Amino acid sequence: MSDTPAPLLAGTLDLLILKTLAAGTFHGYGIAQHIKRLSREALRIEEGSLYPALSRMQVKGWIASEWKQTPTGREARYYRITAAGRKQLGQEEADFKRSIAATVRVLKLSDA
Amino acid sequence: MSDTPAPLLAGTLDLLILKTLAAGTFHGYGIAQHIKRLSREALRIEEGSLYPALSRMQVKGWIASEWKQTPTGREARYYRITAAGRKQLGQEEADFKRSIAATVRVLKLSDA
DNA sequence: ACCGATACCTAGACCTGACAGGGATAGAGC
DNA sequence: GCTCTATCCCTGTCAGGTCTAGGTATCGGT
Repeated sequence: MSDTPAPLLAGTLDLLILKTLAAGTFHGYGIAQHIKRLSREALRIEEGSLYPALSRMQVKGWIASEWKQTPTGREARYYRITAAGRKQLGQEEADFKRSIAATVRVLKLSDA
Repeated sequence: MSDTPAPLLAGTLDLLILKTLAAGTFHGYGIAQHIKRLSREALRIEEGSLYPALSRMQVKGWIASEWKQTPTGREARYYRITAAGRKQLGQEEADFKRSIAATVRVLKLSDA
């Protein structure tokens, strides 16, 4: 009963995308597949969340894109992370870790 | 430089409130103080977020409230968790743990 | 000929939390 | 007596982010 995808923690989509792109270039669909695979199907990125997010992030200068051919010969928009994106990634990753640490701490101490 | 309150992870407010009330009855202001204290000032619950959340949760039947006197003789609305609230808490806590585990996993594997 | 997977995108609804206020009382310090 | 901080409650409005639900198109396999 536990193969239902866990809901994506709101606010972590940008982080997951940046982290993925820090490891290589992907097209949108590929990013979603990659995250799904690494999380063992636990996280599913909806396309209706993904593409608006990619668009936002491009406007902010964190990522850049260009059309290229996939290995199968189809056109797809490939994204890569920028220097500003890497900086942002560092920031968000640190914030995320602090936030979950603090939250987990509250949950734990409330048990006592 | 790290005493700036970390942003609250979206979606965790209900969870934090339920967990707090599972440990005892509190009034709204007290809930905020409690979470702030347990998190060592890392999490701050804004009143403009807290009271609407309490209202929502009461409508959903997860918590109940009544006016009582504080130890200092002032009137305050005290909240307690209901049976449905405990059930909800179990669900949300499990979801939360699964989500962060999956997210952390993606972050870690992307480093390799 | 069809269907599932690949690939892109938008519109609208929805929920949540933050900001910015407003109000009132108690206690401590001057 | 006065002021300031802390305690306590609440609402309106807004921005932000995600999901649902659609639409478009190509490709490979049956």
